[in-house]
Amino acid sequence: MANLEAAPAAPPPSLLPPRATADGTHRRLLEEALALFGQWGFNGVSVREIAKASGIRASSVYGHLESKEQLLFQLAIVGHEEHHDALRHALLEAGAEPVDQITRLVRAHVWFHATYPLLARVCNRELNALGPESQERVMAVRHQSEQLILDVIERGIRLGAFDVPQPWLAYAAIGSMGIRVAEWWGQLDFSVDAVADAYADYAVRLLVGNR
Amino acid sequence: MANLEAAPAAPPPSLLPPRATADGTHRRLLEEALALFGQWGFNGVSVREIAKASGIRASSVYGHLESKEQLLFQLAIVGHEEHHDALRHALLEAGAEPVDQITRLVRAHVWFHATYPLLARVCNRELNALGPESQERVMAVRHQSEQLILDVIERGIRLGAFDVPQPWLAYAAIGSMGIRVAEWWGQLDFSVDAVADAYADYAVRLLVGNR
DNA sequence: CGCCGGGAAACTAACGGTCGTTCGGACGAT
DNA sequence: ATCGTCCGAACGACCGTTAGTTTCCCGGCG
Repeated sequence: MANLEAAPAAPPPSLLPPRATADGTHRRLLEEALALFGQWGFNGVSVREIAKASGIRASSVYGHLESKEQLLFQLAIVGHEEHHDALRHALLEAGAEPVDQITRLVRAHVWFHATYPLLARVCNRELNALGPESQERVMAVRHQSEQLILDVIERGIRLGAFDVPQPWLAYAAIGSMGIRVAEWWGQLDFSVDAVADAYADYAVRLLVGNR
Repeated sequence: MANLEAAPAAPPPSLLPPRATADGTHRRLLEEALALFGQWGFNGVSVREIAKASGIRASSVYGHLESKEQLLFQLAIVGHEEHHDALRHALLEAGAEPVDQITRLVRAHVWFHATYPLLARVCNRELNALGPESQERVMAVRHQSEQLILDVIERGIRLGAFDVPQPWLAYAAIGSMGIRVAEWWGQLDFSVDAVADAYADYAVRLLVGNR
């Protein structure tokens, strides 16, 4: 089932999805900040380092942004929205069959974490460096994505297609598999499709059980 | 299969496993550092904050430790060794049956991440704040644990008990489920046994397939 | 064409504060 | 008297951010 058109497009050369509309120096700052935050964490990187990587001085950063935290916030929002959209579009192309729905959801979930691993890492570990209101804005998107997956699982159980006693635990397990892809991606050379196919299969096995 | 003796013991009140032999102020420092690192990350916490939480001044920390990084190193080593021992003992009590082996491994894996979630978090996100040689010492333990699980999966495939084409991907998926428990533990009130049982079941389903 | 004003974007310098760590001395128990 | 522990003070480096200035391009006008 490794088709060529299910995922939005071929892997882009950029660390950021096309959704990030910033251009010029602003874009450059976002990309370099992402690379550095992804490796060293938000608090492990200084504004001066981000600026140097972008070819400007630290003070010039503030002509494009209000603060270092805003840099993280923009990355987190872009990442979460891209992920949420990927899930929504996956569901849109699925039929009414729970197995098909979960297969496409997991494939999209894995696709995101393998295509934008640095962005996914930042989204998953640096959120509590955000102020409370920024954090809530991001978490709102996150909860929507969670609900998308949870709804499919619960409906599948109701229809008798899935057989798990605790839907949320199954959601957590399936979500975890994909999230962690962003941590090891690049160290081994699987293709996105190979991992997406395998994990979608795992998810179905997990939900359907040995019958 | 929620028995009372498979896991090493009842959940301890401490954030650190009994394996951490440090006592007095040293122990206090380790525990407070763990609590702070677990929430804010290594670079998000200052030595002065750790000292204040431990009831001493920053300068007094250096009568017990050589550096802030050593604090992280000791936590990382203790965490990885506790995890590795949990896996080894789980295998020791398992029979030759791959399903039994993977069940006990996953239960131990989940037990660790649910019992010491802060320690697990630090072990999983802060490792690259370590110097190269400290990092290698920790990764050596980590690779042993990985091999423990991978061996069981590969043997299970060879014996025909498991049916997965790429053992490493199955390992990554199963490992991920457990690791992420440390991230959400405490927000919902599952018992350790409930999660361990569910995830062990998921792992078996994932490996055995729908036959 | 040369000249000018304006605005964006970069620069240097510096602010107050915090960082990890060191030093020398004081205290209390052995 | 010695040792382990803690303290206050301080070190140099670096932090995020601001202020003021320079550079440069570009459109309008003589």
